[in-house]
Amino acid sequence: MLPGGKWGPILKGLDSDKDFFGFSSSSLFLQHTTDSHKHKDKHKDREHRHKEHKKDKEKDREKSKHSNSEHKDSSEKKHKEKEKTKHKDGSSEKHKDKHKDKDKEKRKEEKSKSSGDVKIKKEKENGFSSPPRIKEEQDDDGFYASPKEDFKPLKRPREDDDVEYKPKKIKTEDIKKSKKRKQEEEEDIKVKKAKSKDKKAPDGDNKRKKQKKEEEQKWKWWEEERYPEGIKWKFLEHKGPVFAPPYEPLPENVKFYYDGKVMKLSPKAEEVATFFAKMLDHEYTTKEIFRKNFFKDWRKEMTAEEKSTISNLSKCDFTHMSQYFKAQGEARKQMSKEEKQKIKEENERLLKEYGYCVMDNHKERIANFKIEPPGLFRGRGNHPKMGMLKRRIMPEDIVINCSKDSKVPPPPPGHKWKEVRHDNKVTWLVSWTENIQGSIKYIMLNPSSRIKGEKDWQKYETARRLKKCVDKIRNQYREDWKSKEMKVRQRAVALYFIDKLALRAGNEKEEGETADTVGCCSLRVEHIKLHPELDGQEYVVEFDFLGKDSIRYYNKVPVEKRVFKNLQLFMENKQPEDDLFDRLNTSILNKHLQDLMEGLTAKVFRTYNASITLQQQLKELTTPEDNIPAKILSYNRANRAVAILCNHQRAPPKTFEKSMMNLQTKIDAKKEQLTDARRELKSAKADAKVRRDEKSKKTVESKKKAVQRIEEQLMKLEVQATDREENKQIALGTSKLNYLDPRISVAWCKKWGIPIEKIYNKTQREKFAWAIDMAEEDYEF
DNA sequence: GGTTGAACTTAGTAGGACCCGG
DNA sequence: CCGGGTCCTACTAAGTTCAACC
Repeated sequence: MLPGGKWGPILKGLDSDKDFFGFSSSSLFLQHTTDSHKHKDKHKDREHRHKEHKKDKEKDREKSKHSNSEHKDSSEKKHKEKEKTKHKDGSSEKHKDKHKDKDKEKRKEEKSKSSGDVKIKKEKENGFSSPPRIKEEQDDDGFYASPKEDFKPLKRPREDDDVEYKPKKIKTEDIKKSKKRKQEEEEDIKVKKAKSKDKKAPDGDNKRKKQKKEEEQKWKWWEEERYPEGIKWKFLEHKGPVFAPPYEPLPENVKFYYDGKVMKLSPKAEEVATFFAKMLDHEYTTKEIFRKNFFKDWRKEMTAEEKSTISNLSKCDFTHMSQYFKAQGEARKQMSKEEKQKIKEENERLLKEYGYCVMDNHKERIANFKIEPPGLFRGRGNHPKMGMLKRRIMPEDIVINCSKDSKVPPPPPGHKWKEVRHDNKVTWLVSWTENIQGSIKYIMLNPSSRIKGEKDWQKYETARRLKKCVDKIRNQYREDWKSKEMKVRQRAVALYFIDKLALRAGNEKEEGETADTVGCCSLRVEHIKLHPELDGQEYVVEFDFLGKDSIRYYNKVPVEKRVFKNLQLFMENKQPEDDLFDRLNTSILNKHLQDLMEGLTAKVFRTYNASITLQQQLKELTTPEDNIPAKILSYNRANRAVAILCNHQRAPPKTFEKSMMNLQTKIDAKKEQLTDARRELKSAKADAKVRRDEKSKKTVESKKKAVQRIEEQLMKLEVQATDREENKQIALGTSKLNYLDPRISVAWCKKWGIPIEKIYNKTQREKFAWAIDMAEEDYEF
């Protein structure tokens, strides 16, 4: 039991009288998010009122930027002004310089690294041996994905080699497979067979390859010893990234008009123009910031003449271009099966060639082997940089990471990599610096890979360790509410929110660089309202802010009196745009958490509370007598409780209303059918009573069965309707993928005889293979 | 303690793949 | 077999964390 016993549905069932969010449990699934979405737009208007606000220290540092402190109505203007000043003072140059510096640093760092620690040995280490020799394969240049390119078969299929790499250890483990394991394999084979059916029938050679591949996929890395801290791999070889296809100029007959007159654009300017044209009917292109950013970046790509002519975006007419792209899209849809098949095959070829790497004797799937193509940046929410040109990434921007004794992927002909490094302290294969935020982007492995899976597993283990000491921590922070030190009090209240409401940590963000969103530590006074009494409840805090991805968090939460009083204290003498926790940031908070438990950080609470809620809810909601669909509904509801807790939202599907109506029609029809069937049963019964012969008895039986069948069908439909309605704007996927210990779900499936496929699709099963393999029905989070 | 950058996880969405009833 | 709808995947933005440096 928990101290205070006021932990809401995180720890209570749905039937508890007073739930977490302050409304009756029956409405738990709907209300929270429905409300949020309703107000989303309104909120967006408000969102930037305090955009320009910064902490005092920051103000001092950047006074020039903050000469204005007006709110709402002038925020647009402010943006413009800021952009102007930025450009005047040559911010783009600064930007470049910044990058240069970064590059230098990187190189420096790399030097020190490579001189010191990274020694890749060929001898056996940790049960692995590096491949003695790298196989020779013909490379096509791979600079871009061209469908025209000839298909060059690999000299030797990779699978063959991979099997050779396989350490003996694994083979022996394969022999002592459990029954369950075998079942799973059969599953896998089934799936594969089904798949290969729609494609070409595999020839004998292919089949053999497939089998070997399967063996490879069965690799149970979770039964092997882990690497020592910090070392991520011993051997890494890959083929480098796939670049975006080069720009293909528009046909002559597709015109661009400026000020009513046809104008032929230079290829560079034209390319950027097409990015805009493709988005023409998106509302983005009507937004002032978007247009301004776009136009500024577009002009940079123009020739001198173009620049002098094109001075006003409003005089640009992209409609012809836009029509052309729409027509092309149509044409693509109308393509024949053969053509579509061809494209599909080409994609598969690309995947086969570039989509995998070899890491420590195993072939592993890469998550994103394609370089992000150029385009216009689309930030989420009210992003100050929306519309900026995301430039094309060239080989010269690319850093390759692989082992020293691997075959380094060759750059496209006529090009060079920016750098090749051999850093086995990191997991990425390829990286480049993106030009919008100046941040680094990476190519990394798929979630099904050892390196990701291990980390994922570890994450849940940390959360389980938190379970053991969470009571202690909760007691601790309740004590801290009374502390004499302001900092400690703020820390304790913030932690309470993070724990109770599963808020994110909330790092500070550089203002003007991103949308104005907050998390716990960055909450501002304006984001909460205190109600000493609301709707019959005492000490209610009303939260209203935009979180990650500009998703609105709206919630009214009754809190303990001490918390309430503390909040009042924190808000004293502050402006709405001041930080609520002015003595706190994520680094202070996490340092404290680290002292409470090794490896504890703010986000562990989210994982912990999500997983424990799922487990709890599954226990509460699963009815043993229920059939499978009903049990799955229960699962979804448990999942939904977590999604609500974590505020995982989605836009209601565009077709929602319609499909809901369709479903209702079906239900109504089914109901009628049921009435009819019942009537028929009744008359059959009456008939049987009179006649008392075999035939009429049989009729009764069959009618009974019919009624039963229809009842079941109706049930199913109704379950479906409920499920869908409750799910309207809640996204289950995020929590399922990132917060819920998969072993809880696996155990639940085993306990109730639910096929795992009903809960996890193929990709998810691959990601959670470790959990599916190891969790038994008695698993406790 | 603050700042910054690198690395890695978490997030929603667009659009194509797929599926199912008529 | 077709059209409407759902599901899934790819994509990439937006967070968190940690370590280095000051």
